[in-house]
Amino acid sequence: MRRDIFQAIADPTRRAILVLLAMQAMTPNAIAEHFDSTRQAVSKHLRILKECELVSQDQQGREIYYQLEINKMKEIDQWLEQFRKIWEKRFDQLDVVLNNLKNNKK
Amino acid sequence: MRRDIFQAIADPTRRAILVLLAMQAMTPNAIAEHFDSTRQAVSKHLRILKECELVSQDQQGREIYYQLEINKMKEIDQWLEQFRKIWEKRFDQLDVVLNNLKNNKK
DNA sequence: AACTTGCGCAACCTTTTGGTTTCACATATA
DNA sequence: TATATGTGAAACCAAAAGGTTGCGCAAGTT
Repeated sequence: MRRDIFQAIADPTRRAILVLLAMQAMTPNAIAEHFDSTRQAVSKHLRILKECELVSQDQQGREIYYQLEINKMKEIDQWLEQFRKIWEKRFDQLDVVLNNLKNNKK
Repeated sequence: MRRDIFQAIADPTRRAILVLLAMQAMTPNAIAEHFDSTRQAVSKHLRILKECELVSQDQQGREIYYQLEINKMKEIDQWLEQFRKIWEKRFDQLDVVLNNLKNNKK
């Protein structure tokens, strides 16, 4: 069973859940109200998100509040870093080109 | 057939291909040499990456060079933006706490 | 013209995914 | 205590994913 962050955010419903939880901690029932699928299906998604530590639980009585583990989201950001370097570099190169054009006008 | 960027980067092989192509454009055969699976399997991955425009083709004779479409990678970055706001905010709040601690020492 | 090379595609197969229904089990509430 | 509510887990199912093998075809090479 592959269970990493990238596989977790591959599913659009799970991404939507993460966005919801970014606003505030919520119970499975409350989350499920935002989707067409059953609470059990949402529960499955939550388990996957929990397993890769993108969310955590906070039991209050018989309710369980799920909250976003924002720090884990940074791991995606970290993976992107290697590509960000490239697009920033390309932007710098574009900058050089634009500067040359400007200087040639003088 | 779901075909979006997030589903594309869910597979570890495809992520590795993207990293490879970040260095330089490569042919399917050259890419396949870096993995255990067959060229055809790599070819399938490339088709998926191409379909969601994360890579593009450049035919040179009978060889096809695949290159990274770095701009498309930015879409992941854009999705992360909404979460980045949160972790930056939390960092600011931590900053406030630390400042208060420092001021109380005076 | 024959052969080699680089490639994509189709058929096929096994495993994974994402959903549902059903159930068990706590925790409130009457 | 009986009942309602919030939840996770198991069993099951259809669809999708990811791999392989076996083609066909165009582009070079002999």
